[in-house]
Amino acid sequence: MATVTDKMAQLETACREHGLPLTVQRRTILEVLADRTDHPTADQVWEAVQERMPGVSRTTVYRVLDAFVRLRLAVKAPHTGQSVRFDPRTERHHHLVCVECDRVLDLESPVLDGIRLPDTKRLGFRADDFSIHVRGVCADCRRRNR
Amino acid sequence: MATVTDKMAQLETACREHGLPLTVQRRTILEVLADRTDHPTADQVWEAVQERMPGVSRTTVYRVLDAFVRLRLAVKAPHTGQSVRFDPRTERHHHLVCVECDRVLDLESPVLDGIRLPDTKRLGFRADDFSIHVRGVCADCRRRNR
DNA sequence: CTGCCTGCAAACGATTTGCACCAGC
DNA sequence: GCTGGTGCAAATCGTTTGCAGGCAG
Repeated sequence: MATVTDKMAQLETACREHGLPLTVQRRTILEVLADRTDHPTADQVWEAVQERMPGVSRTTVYRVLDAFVRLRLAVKAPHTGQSVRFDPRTERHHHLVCVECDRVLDLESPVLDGIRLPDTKRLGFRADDFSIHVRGVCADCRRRNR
Repeated sequence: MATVTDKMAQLETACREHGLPLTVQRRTILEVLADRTDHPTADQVWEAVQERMPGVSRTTVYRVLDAFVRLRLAVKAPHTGQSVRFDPRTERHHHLVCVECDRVLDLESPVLDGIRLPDTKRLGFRADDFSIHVRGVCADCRRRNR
């Protein structure tokens, strides 16, 4: 699993390759995102960024997160709600999604990683990767339900 | 796979059990949704409903779709964008998601349906069901790319 | 210097809410 | 008739865009 340091190195490389400036905002936003495993929305990232660097605008956070996705430093995580969620982990992994509170937890499983997908070429679809989306109820919600 | 007729029967039963009125709007919206396999947004459902029954308000479509989810006549489908998508299929099935146009296609596979999930109890998570989310590029986008 | 980036404010798209009226049972 | 449903307009939430000035290379 990539560390925050690894991620920063990836950012430097990506910016250099694409001739893009390496701004302090991009550094800070990536530090915040790389640190989290809860698949935050752009607004949640913005809130966390405020603590380290007050004054960064929401707009910048939205734009920078979008740039991270294009540069493959992050991906948009599957969710069932109305705000886009970002995930700094670009390797294959899976998700436990709480249907009550919408929390998204990572699920590690080499067995699931190795699943062979059925052929989708007859549908004309080129499959690049996959992830498993497990629906259920998280520990906190189960406790709260009692 | 449930037919439109099956779905209507489910709606009647669900309304009776919960003591809820069976309105023409609910019938119409369910007819429209049950007919589609493209995981439409609420707005897309509203557009289609307009053709059969002009005058139904967006608000009603949003509220009714929400009710369908509570009554388990539909589910919210995993997606990576910013509008909620609805799926009339409540049985286990999987999705092919185009990263270029956001289209969502159903993927049938008894083999995938039978996958044994790893134990998530040690995380305190109660797993109820799962689906596989395949990322890639659909036939139309591949054609368009050339 | 020059181009891309940032912040601000306004626009936009998706969804929810308050309220008065209407329709199933 | 009573209860919950519907439509409308306004409010709210999440996100994007246009523009003027600022900073990295």
